[in-house]
Amino acid sequence: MKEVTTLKKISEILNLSISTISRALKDHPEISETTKERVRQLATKMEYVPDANAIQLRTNNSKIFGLLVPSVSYYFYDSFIAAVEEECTKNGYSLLILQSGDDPTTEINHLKLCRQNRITGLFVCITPHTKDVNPFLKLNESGTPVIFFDKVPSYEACNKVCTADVDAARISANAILSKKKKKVLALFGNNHLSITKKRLAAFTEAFEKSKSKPKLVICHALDADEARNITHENLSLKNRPDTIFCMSDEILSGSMKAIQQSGLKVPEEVSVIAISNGFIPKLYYPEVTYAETSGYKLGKLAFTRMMACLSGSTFIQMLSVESVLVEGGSL
Amino acid sequence: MKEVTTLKKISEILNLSISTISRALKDHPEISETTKERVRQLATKMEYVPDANAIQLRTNNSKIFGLLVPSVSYYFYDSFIAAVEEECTKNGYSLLILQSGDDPTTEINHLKLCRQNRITGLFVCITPHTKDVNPFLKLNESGTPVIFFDKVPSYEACNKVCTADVDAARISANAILSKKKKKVLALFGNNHLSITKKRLAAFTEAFEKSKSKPKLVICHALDADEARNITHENLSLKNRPDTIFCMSDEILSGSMKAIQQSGLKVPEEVSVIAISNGFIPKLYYPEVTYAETSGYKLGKLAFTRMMACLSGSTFIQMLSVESVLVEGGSL
DNA sequence: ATGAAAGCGCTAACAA
DNA sequence: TTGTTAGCGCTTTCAT
Repeated sequence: MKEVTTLKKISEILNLSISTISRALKDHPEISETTKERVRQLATKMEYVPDANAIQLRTNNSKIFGLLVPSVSYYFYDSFIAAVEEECTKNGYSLLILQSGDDPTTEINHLKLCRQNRITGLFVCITPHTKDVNPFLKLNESGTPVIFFDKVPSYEACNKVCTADVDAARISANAILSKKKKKVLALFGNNHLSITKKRLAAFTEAFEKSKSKPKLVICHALDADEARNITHENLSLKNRPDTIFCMSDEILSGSMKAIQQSGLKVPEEVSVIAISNGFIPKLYYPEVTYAETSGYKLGKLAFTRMMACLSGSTFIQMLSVESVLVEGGSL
Repeated sequence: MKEVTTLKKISEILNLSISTISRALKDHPEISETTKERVRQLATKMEYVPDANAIQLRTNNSKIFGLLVPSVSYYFYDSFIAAVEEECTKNGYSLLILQSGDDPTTEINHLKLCRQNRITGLFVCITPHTKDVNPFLKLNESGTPVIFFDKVPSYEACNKVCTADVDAARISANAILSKKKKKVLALFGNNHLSITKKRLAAFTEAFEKSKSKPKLVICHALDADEARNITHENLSLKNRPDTIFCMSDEILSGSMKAIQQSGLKVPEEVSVIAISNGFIPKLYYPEVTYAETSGYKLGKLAFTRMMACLSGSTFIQMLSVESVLVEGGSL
């Protein structure tokens, strides 16, 4: 059934040794031009494709990266993946993509799968419930670079690339402060996550530093529905907020539903600003103003870091892509 | 640097042959329980992980599927991918994900990459510009099942799984017709794509069959912005449409912007209905009513078909997931 | 119950 | 310029 062309088959037809075929195909200088040509022609005709498994086995060089995310279909990761995949293709690598589903057991199984496939390096966004990052650190120490991205462990000595949480939160806060708002509803996510803590701290700090002090109401929502409910309640108050800040796309999507439901005019009656990857904010009219945390850019950065590690850079560091304010018209 | 545990290393330490180790680890009946236990213990301690490449080389069974899409970060594909990846994990397979970027050259390169990796089977959504599907058909004939999904070639004798385009369009049309609307603006995509043709044909056919005949305005938009402009123009007319149909998520996202801009009340002043994967419609208030074409369900179906092919089912067919109407409140 | 040996497809050092 | 050989890690047939 499955008949594939191998060097051996070509060599038998051409009455040459396997190594000659191998060399001819890699344009080795010691092979005569005539032989090369004959080999190339037949190889093309027989649709020869080298066996990546055999090459890996022989050379111990796999040309495959692993990528472990909670889910591929989630606001941010898809653009991260797109960026990494682009770079992989550009650099002759393949990508083994695995979803943890936010389950630490699956995560560890997937890690094993990566090891089985003898991947060259691993990009990983750990789940919020991952307690033990040692298996990842071990892999890194044993010579397979591990780049943590987005949700990274607090452990110092590892490669981390993150969105500029502090920057993005500060930019958002300052954008609000510059507009002389009276009352701000700030919606944050799960308070156990470091990303929430960082954004919250930077956001409140900016408010405290400022001279003008709008009233600030801080709430936490675990998902879009909760964000929607909280927004709905607040917009129903007699002194409703004139500005809503959402720390993530998920929260923004919930909050926007409540805003649309309220019938209030954006930005005349209520302003909106978010931290986002950019896709969700552009779905509304007016487009939502946001501090960008680009998954795509982060993916490019992660790849660059990976290549540096492979070239021997052992300098371990925390890198981040800077955030910029993208004006939409909602503030 | 990269030190990995192999059967050989274990065998040397235990003073046993490699084959004994191999057998012990697979719980072969002819190995004594004591030996098995010793081997298992050491293997665990040394973190032995079998080399997938060596196994593939030896057994000619790779346990890797290829997945080729235009882009991972696009409305529909991410959920398809999520479904396929879930099933892969459940069944002990890995997934090699590749993006064509809608470029046929990249597509062909990626196909080669899949062959290099000796994948077990391939899921592929061809680009709109793919003229020659022969390389895929050849792969299929040579024993590696190829499942086309979503954008499938018109060629008959191959495995295809699709969303129920005709169903979804008919369901949408009938939902509109049952509401006694007066004037419908129907927005379709690129008219060169078979998906557009199918949906358009089924949609108009349903209208023609019906007794009540609302005025029907059909437009084509190549992207979200164009959909937005067309919607904007139509809503500015003196006799504006009371209903807008969008054949895809991309078109819906553009159209919704214009609707929000108009300030018209949904569904009181203007109704909306779309064909969608479900994510975008749920971002608005009220949620948009849509005929579901689920990427996730399609992924599950594609995987089932793949497994059937691997079990020897050579019965080649076109499968599709049925569409259902999901009521949002916008109609 | 265990071992020896061949071989999957490929590369590379060494020979000729 | 080309061929021979060994070996990457593993499975499996055939001994013992």
